[in-house]
Amino acid sequence: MNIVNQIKSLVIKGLTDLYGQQFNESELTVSTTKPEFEGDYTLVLFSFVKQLKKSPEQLGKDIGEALAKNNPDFFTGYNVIRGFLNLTISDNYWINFLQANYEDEKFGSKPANGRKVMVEYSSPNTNKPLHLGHLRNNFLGWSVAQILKQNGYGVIKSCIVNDRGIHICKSMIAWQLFANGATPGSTHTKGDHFVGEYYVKFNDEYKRQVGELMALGKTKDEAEKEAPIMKGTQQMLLDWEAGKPEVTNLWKKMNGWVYEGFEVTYKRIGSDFNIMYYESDTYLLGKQSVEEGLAKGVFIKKEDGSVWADLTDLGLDEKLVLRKDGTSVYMTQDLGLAQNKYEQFHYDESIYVIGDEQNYHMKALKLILKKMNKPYADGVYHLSYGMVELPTGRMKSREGTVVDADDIIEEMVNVAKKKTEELGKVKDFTGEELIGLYDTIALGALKFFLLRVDPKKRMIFNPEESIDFHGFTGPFVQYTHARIKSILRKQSGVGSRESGVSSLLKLEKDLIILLEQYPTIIEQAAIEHNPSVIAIYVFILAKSFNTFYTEHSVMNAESEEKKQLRLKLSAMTANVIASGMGLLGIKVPERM
RNA sequence: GGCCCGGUAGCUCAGUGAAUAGAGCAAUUGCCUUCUAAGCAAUAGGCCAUUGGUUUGAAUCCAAUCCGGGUCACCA
Repeated sequence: MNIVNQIKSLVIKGLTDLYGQQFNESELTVSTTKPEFEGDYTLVLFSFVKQLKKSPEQLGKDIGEALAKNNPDFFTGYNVIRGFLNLTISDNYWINFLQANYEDEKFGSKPANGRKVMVEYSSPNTNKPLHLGHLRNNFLGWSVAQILKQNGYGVIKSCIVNDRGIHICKSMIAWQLFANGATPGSTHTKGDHFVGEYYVKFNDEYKRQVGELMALGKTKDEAEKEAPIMKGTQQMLLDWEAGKPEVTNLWKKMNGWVYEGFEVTYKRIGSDFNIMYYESDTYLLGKQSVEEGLAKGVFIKKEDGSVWADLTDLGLDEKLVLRKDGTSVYMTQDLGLAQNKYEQFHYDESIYVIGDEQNYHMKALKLILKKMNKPYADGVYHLSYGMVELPTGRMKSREGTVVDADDIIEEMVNVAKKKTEELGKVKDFTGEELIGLYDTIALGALKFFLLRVDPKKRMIFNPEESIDFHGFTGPFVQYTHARIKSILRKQSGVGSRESGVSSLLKLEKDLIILLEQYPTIIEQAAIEHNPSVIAIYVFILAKSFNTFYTEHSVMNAESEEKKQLRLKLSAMTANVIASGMGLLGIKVPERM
């Protein structure tokens, strides 16, 4: 049991003994004591002042005295200031805690709880390379999956690839028109970038044709409809659906190029999946769900044949689930895919990592599933995240302001390299070790930057400032880890016997108190589906260690016993940092 | 216009019912012959968008208003 719950249960017992009244844990507020007061944890007294008809001061005195008297090994002091009871926990408790956990690399992880969660993330389009927004999605999805695993859930990572549709045909048409048979190989271009270039070429040509038609007197609407390249694209989509071999072959070839490119990026950023879904397989799914919905009276068919879900009773609008020509829309596929996934895995929860522009769509999906009485409807959870914007506003592919994923990683690596060379601490590293270190630091900086902010908030990426390795950053935390490892190396490990110390200095205790909170933190991160909780924690922990480190020497501690204690404290801090960063998908180096 | 999300230091963000609202960056100033200075310490910076309400207690809950964003497609 964590310390807060221990305190709460002792307080509840104390209140019952003193006043014969029962209280619930949720009625108590226990938090760490503010640094300007004496004590470790604080009980807020106001909440039961009324019920017990005593002044806060009197209550605090009574409870404090009872707690100290009944648990002399646990509480070693208390004081009451205004409505707050500040409790001091015995140094022995903290020392024992450290002794019991310092070498547990799994500290904070929970045994399997038998619950199954699917996490769908990444969801790329095969017409252009990944950009900064995709990175936020990938890092979030991977991290949330990892956090849930650590909390005992069975996790299945999935990815739905948007591999068909009009946008893919655009790249294909442009390739036919302009490529002259060029390939990624012949141009030495990464496959996804290669295809992305043709998507851009399509848009340029389309714009040119529209302009030409408008110059001939057409309205904008007419010009957009009549532009030959757009007509060609629409025809191509029909041909694709009809399975015309020359179209499907080109489609396979170009998607293959994109997958080769994605593979490289995924490998580099550490994204992996247990199961891939392709829209080209799933886009026809869901029609059965539509039939089912119609039969159940959840959907309505209009005169033109289109099918709708009426959500107006829930404050939403009517939502189209099938076109009048009987073809699928986005929602049709999502209904089908949800059903499909559930039949395959029988998940308890299905998390969709998707941008917040789809809040409405995902809300509608969940409500429709509920109306259809699907057992998995309640388990649908939209992990909605905000857009990554530039200081100048939204990234727009048309304006070339999109921050490409591979480019930004490359830039980070270069900065990491430059910085590492300037500091000159790892001159003995082999070339391979150096490359590994640059990658660790660069990706650590990038992942930490994108994960440290609450997912649902949109965030601003300022290229000038965001590539920083100081302060609230990944490299700061990594550095602290390397620093500790350096001490441990020089001490050839930590002795396992008890340190024999009976009292703690303030900075030592501060660190242990933080370490004790780690399991609670990862539990909270799992409940909230929010990795930023861990990023913030791990930063505070590293900062706290650095303060301790500059104030007290480990190697030249006042006594051998103190040295043992501090070695354990250092070792446990390193373990928790490595574990927490691991949950964010960030490696920590032994040296940097 | 309806619905949803946000507004906290110059900038980027924590804090969602509790004590005098916190970090990082940027600014100013100290600290490397002692375990890694990618560090530590200090100074300065706030009408928590506005107004009203609930409460012993409000940045946090409620209502209204203002500002910014998203969405309301037979697009995905």
